[in-house]
Amino acid sequence: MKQESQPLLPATGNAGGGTNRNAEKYQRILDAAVAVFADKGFFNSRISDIADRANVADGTVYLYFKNKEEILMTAINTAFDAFMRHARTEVEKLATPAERLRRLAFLHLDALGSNRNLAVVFQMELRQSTRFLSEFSHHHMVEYLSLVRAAINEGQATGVFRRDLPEKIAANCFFGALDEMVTSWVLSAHEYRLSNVSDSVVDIFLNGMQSGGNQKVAYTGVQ
Amino acid sequence: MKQESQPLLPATGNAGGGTNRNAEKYQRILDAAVAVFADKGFFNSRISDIADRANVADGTVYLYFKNKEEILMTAINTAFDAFMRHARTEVEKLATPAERLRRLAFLHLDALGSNRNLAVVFQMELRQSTRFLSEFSHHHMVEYLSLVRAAINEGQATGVFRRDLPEKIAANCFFGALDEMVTSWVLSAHEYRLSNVSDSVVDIFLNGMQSGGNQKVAYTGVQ
DNA sequence: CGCTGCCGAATGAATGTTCATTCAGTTGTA
DNA sequence: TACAACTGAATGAACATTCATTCGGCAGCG
Repeated sequence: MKQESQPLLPATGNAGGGTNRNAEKYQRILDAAVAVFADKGFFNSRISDIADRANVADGTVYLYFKNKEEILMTAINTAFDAFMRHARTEVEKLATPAERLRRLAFLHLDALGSNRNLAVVFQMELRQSTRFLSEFSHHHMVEYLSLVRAAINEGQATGVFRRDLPEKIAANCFFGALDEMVTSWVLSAHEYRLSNVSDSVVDIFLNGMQSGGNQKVAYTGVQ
Repeated sequence: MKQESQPLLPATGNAGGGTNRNAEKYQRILDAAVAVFADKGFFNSRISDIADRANVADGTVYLYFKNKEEILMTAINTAFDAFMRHARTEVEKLATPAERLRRLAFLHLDALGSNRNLAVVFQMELRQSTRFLSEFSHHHMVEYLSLVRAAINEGQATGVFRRDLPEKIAANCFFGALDEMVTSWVLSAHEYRLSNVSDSVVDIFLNGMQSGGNQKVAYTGVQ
């Protein structure tokens, strides 16, 4: 019996069903599900796997969730909402676009880097079948990207960022680079702190790889 | 009945079974499978969907492929091998690391940009469950990334690229940015030529977003 | 306090469905 | 006729979901 629980999945209080149930059990099932999904993939996960891992009977799962898909949805939504709330608050505190991007990068990598199971689910399971989940996760995506785009936009407006590149493309590059760091970390056998690579990524994004340019922009080593 | 076939999936000649069969039918099944996988996702695709789309009987599929997973594997392997062969040849022709990266980026986006179904399969289906496919697709990944890393490495060795950033991280950023452009394109409702954004991505990667640096490195507008 | 009866959360065996896969039979060809 | 390719209905396994039953706890009562 391993420790399943980790941050990022705050108990929402009561279950989805209707009646109020045991909040601890609800959370236990959710955590177990994330662990099982991370391990075997959504479609290869059995409700009985989840129930076993949560130490409840199969039927009990249905007292808390409508079905398998709802469990995944709930896990993703809960985690994502918590992240976005946090990210917004943090970003508002900062004055310059560069600082904001730096902070976002750190928060992104730190959030997923602190919960490998959740990271696996986000990196792997979230991007299945074009229709179902992706329509849905696309909303999240857009919401997050708009934070990035806002920062880039502001930087372009004030002239600290180049204006000759489409903000959307730049934002996608930024996100894509971070996302790939997570994937790489998830698939890696090595143990390293994911958030440690955040500065390198931001650095490349802001300054590029080419020598002789405006290397080494001073940055306030946020957290 | 839509046009299924596109480039990138050269007929390997004969089927997996053993006896030699109709190569055209083999290809038809493969293309149909990619289309169905792209549409509904691997796990939601039925063999009968594939058979229907290929205009063959369910059983016929098994004359050409061992099972559903083998179809996916074959599609991915075939496409990937063709891409890698092409990419290697092209990259060898070029002298500087920057040119090589630029070319790789173009080829990457062009290959997936010319076959949306295949792109969907690569972006969505390929990254499922940590175990099965990803172990396998990780090999491909590494193979491709090593091309990128070689270019970056050389650039660092000759001093045209910064040496203060880990080559592996830089390569991941490069790949991640491109990868995200594909995902974004796949999910986008708009019709645009994916390979057109290749220059912007490479530009950010080489020169960064920050103003006042070494903007606008001349590049030979390859293809 | 001890007993009874009730409540509803929890259980897990039973159900029904959904396919992947097979194979007996058909078609087409040499 | 012999053989290969093909067909698609039949098979059976795998699972999601249901629901009749269990059982721990507690309110009410004597």
